[in-house]
Amino acid sequence: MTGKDTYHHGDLRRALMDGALALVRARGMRALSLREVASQVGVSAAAPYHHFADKAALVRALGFEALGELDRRMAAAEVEAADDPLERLLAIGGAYVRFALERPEYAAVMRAPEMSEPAAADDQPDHGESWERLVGAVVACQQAGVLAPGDPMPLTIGMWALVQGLAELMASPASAAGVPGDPNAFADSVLRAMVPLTTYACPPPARS
Amino acid sequence: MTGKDTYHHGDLRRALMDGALALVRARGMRALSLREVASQVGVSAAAPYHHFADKAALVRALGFEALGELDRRMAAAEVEAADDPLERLLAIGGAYVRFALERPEYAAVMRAPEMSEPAAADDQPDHGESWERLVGAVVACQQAGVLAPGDPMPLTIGMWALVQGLAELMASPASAAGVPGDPNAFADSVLRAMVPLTTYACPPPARS
DNA sequence: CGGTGAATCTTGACACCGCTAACTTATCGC
DNA sequence: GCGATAAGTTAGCGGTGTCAAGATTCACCG
Repeated sequence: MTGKDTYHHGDLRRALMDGALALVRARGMRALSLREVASQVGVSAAAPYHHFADKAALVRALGFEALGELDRRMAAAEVEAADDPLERLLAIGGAYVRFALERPEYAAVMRAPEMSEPAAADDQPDHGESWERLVGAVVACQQAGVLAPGDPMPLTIGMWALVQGLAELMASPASAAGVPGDPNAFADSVLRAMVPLTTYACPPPARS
Repeated sequence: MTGKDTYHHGDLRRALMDGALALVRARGMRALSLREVASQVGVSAAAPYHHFADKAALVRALGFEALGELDRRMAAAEVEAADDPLERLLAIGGAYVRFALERPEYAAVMRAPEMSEPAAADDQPDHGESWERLVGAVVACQQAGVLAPGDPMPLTIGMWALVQGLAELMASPASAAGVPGDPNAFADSVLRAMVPLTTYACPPPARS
């Protein structure tokens, strides 16, 4: 589906998405312009409309791609983490923050206003599988007695909001001044400080 | 300073800001256009440039206004809360979430990309006094033994990120489906679930 | 192998946008 | 009253999203 419609250019759709990502990374979301992306790719200004309904559709496609990649990284971090529920939850949160810092263009595109508008009939509807993964990790912590029992939803929402807000804070140059040396270690320390550590004892992060 | 420069129109600066807020509230930040605001206020398209250097300056003025109002509400919530450090911290966080839900146009304008760009020589530089207030509330909790001692910065950043992300989550129509009846009660439950409620606390390594 | 149909890209144009320059008008200080 | 100056105007430039219509190229079938 929409994966291999490449005739003249090779793969214009992909090239446009890559060009848009590069532009967002270099000059921010506000400087994203269809015309500039098109001309940089070597194509006329109207060509993108054969692959995307409008500019918002491009942004949405990038946003869903970002969500997919995010979930991939969360899954990898989960299985790589130590065999401990809280450790896995922290690893998932850390993966989010790391992703947002490493690929700010994806982070920007994920929280673009186009992603929160009632025109998401294109691809996946909601936050994708990352959400289910987080819920699972929270429930595992509850079952292990490491997080307070009860409805996992408030905890999960809080966790999601925490990493989302944390990533945004650390990415913004205004607040980046307060972020010391290693962003990974910093994010980990914030996460650990925030999670209710009921029966937990604090081994070293075990990740880099 | 910039307060009462009103000759012809009455108070164009204020009218432009109000018009912009109304437009953002009605059709989102992406639909904010200087020309439309100007025409709706009843002046020509070039008039705003006698009050704002450019569109970004308008957005920044609105953003700083939002930060001011936010701090006002946080202060009110703090003094109204019970005489308990944790209760006050929760009240501050709840005020943030309530503000973002009640005035989404202010919330949108606070997190506009214009606020995170190196051109903030107009008004206040950073997050304003709200930040100091949060730090104070966190430190008070630590001194009362209600939050883990140590560097208050990770905790404060986490708290800020939590309410910021929570407000954004609850405001987005995609996730609003999962938010039950009373948003206030919901936000409070999330906050309470997330904050380390006990004095346990692993002595945090705090930082690297 | 030729030709038809559809997918792809181009040109050209429209309306809108941010922004500037030059001019006109109203207000204030003296 | 009378400059000086702030506040507003019109006209216009370059850029942007988007559409319609024509040209081009590929896929495929007879």
